[in-house]
Amino acid sequence: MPADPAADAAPMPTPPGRRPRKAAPRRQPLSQELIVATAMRVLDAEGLDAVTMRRVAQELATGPASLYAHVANKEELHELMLDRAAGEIPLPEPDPARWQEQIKELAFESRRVWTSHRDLARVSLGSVPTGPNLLAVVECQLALMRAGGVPERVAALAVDTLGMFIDADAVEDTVYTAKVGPGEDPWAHFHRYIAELREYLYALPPERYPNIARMARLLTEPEGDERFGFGLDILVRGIASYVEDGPAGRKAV
Amino acid sequence: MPADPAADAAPMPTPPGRRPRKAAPRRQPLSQELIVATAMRVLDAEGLDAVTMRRVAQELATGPASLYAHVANKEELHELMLDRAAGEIPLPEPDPARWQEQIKELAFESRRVWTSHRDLARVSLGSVPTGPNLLAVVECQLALMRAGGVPERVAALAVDTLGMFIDADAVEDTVYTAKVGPGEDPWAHFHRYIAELREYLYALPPERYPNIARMARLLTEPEGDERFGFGLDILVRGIASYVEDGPAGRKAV
DNA sequence: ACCTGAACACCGTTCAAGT
DNA sequence: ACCTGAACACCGTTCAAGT
Repeated sequence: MPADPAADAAPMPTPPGRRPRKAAPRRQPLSQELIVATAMRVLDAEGLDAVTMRRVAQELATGPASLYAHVANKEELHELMLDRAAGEIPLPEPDPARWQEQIKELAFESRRVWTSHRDLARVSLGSVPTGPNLLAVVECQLALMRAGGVPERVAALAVDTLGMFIDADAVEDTVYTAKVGPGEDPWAHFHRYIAELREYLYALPPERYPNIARMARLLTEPEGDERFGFGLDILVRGIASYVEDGPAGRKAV
Repeated sequence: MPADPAADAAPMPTPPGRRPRKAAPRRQPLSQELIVATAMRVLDAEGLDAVTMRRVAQELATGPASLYAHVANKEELHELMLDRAAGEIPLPEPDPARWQEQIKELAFESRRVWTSHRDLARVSLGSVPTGPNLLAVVECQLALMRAGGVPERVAALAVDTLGMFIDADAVEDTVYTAKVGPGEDPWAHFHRYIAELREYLYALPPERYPNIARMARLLTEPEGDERFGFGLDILVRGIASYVEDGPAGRKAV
């Protein structure tokens, strides 16, 4: 065994000039900012279910009751986390000639950010965007579609549909990777599960489920990116079909 | 106060010929069937969060440990409930000339069944359909699209996208109606919330969110049916655009 | 004003013990 | 085989009390 002086050593007093790692790490007072940042650390390490009031409080070396001075309840904490993540989504300047590509790029970026924070997307599905960063994403989607000549009524509905699609896809992708320990690869479980599922579909009685049995491979094959791109393509095609002859004109696909 | 002999009376022994209401209601032994049926009763009365192992056990006048002989865990119980609900979705015989309408009708029926069981749709979003009734719905979707000449590859991807859309819309619709008591109207809370949301969007700084501020009414106006119909229309249009010239031919919109 | 300990009313799941 | 009581290790939230 290699000598690793840091591993499994008996607890040591804090050397002068260094700060202790976990206990009493708080010169700075409790704040919403600090609470949300800590909650994000727990999320990224262990998934959304681990982000409980008690767990976050423990990470801050205090009791759960202390959090309620800065956050209304667990639901608000989760929504604050979502809005903080939304701040990581890069927003393009609208280019009317490329509005369809820009909508798709924005959707891919949103999905990338959601899936990079474990199963955080679960929060998004059940909540209307009201935080500043989430509203900025919505504002950007609206601006892109308006620049492309999509009627206001259609754009308003399309924001909803696009958001549902992005969130639902991210949930689908991450729900099976959510509950693995901090050490393991979250995607390994996912692939094992897909393989088992395919076996199950193959074993189904073909007289009762002829199409499923025949298409078992196709139904379990496509990895996330392809499925997402396909659905997105359909949605943007559909939205574009409502474009009126207006300022920006149509765009050839 | 009107005389109501049933209310607030002291506990009475069970009259002869009648069965007691809650206590010891079990001549029939515990079974998965009975457990799922009981769980559905709790769901419809109080929402998915109320469907805990302990609550269902209590309803059956036993301890939570007793359920584990018939159901692996809470997750499996929830999925069994979902599959039972899926059995309420009426499945059409494929009529190749009407495949687009039939896909839309099936989607509307699925949504109707999901939303009729409180926030049960939340279970669907995070789980692949494996129960017999859910598989029958998927099989039907595939048969409809194949009858319409949709290529297998597209049909396989479209099942996923359609399912995500239906589930996500049902979740969006029901998440705010989930946690109201058994006596109250679940939709009253929803409408109050929408009104508050609109006020909030109107009050947003217009220089930072010009499109949202201008479209606040449009963004909060459409009730569920319209939004769902719009998204569905876009999706089916997109799917139909992949139809190859085949047995069933194309269909005029 | 901010923070806290302790308590209340819950959870899912396991396990040895019963019938 | 089926069921159970009791226990373990957790939850969110409230509230009176402290500083």
